[in-house]
Amino acid sequence: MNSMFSHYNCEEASELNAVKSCSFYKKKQSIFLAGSSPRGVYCLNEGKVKVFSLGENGKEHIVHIAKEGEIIGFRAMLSGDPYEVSAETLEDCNICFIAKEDFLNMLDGNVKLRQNVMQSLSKELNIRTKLLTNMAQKSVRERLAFSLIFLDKVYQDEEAINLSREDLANFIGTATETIIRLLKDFKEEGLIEIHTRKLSILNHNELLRIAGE
Amino acid sequence: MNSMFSHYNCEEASELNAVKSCSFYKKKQSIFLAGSSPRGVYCLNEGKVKVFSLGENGKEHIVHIAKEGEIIGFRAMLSGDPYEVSAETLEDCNICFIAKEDFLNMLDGNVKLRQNVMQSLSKELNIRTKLLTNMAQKSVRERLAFSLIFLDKVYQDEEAINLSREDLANFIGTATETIIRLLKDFKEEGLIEIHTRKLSILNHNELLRIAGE
DNA sequence: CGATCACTTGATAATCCTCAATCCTTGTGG
DNA sequence: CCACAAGGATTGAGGATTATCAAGTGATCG
Repeated sequence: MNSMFSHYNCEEASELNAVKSCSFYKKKQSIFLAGSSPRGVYCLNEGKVKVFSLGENGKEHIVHIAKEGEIIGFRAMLSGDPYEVSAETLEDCNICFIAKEDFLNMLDGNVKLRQNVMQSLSKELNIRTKLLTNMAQKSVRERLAFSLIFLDKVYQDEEAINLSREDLANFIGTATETIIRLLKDFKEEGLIEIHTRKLSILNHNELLRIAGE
Repeated sequence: MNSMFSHYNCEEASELNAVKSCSFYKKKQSIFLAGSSPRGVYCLNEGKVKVFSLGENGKEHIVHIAKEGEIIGFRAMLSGDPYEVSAETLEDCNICFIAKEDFLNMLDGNVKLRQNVMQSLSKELNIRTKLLTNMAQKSVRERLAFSLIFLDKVYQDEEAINLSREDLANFIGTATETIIRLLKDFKEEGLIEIHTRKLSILNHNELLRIAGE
């Protein structure tokens, strides 16, 4: 079901099944809020979720967009601190919950899972660092190109990237109007296609070049 | 010696002593380079170290400034990937090296160390996320105020923050000239004191307010 | 004590934000 | 099924912030 559990054999899988509890979430439903204490982790089976923090002006900054198969919120659970970020569904979702105790028990008894968790943390740290450097050095236009390529992977199973302009702006770290203008530029340059909310990439290589990768 | 090993008892400490090898580094000496493969981790006993990545234009972005007691480079070692960042001393340093094999062995046999490593990763991820949101939403002036407070903690054992204007700019993600102008503003507002390279904070609270914390 | 490097200042231009007005889409209730 | 309301998307104007370039000045180190 999930990359982190993908090595599981039958016995382990049934152990996992015993402790997880799945439920449906509607679009725009909150999963957890920054400041609250983690009681476990969430496995995203279906749908997309945004993970974001709020600047002191109340402006949202989207730190991550999670897709099917990802585990959400285990960073805070491991450190024992309250959540620093909030999570909310972007569409209807199917999400499993695993209680902290159960997850830590599994972690204790399973070397491979432990390695996966550490690798996962390492990988996230890596991506976050990359994004930080991007944010520090690149223009909004470059960041948009980069983000479109990134989002294209997230939405690869769908027909197109499906995000509100505001969410896109909050992901890239700019104003909604700026995003709209730049998307228009990209469209006129023949790089992307726009159908209201839905964006598709026409010229991947050129976007890569603009992103400066 | 180090926060990550601070729980060590006598026996563990001697095990640690057996595998570590210490050496001196001169100012501006490279510790490791992005792209190379990690062969172990580095414990910073004395001095400061900058960890940075390079944008495709070759411009440096300082991701972290490490001080005495920190461990450097274990992210890449755990994930097994090549370094994504480079590390270089900012002043004369005393640094211990622990080979990958030895570190992983210790990790295997020591629950507490494992928890510390995970906590450490979690904490770094947290800080990196915070910085990312700052970078996305705050002006250079706000980021400078934030960074001065951050650096004040890093340099708390010294008389003052001691960084080149360029390093400061590369940490904050802006141009050197911008930093110089803003530092001048802060000085005129009575918030900081400047003695060529050395910066000290005079009005901590006002800087906090400007940083928007 | 000269040369190199860091720092500073000014002028100019590009980028991006904010505000305000308008248009379009979508969902809802009649 | 239609009309209307509400929220999202778009456009334009204007201004603030920040980058870039060029030309100094000052500090440091062999």
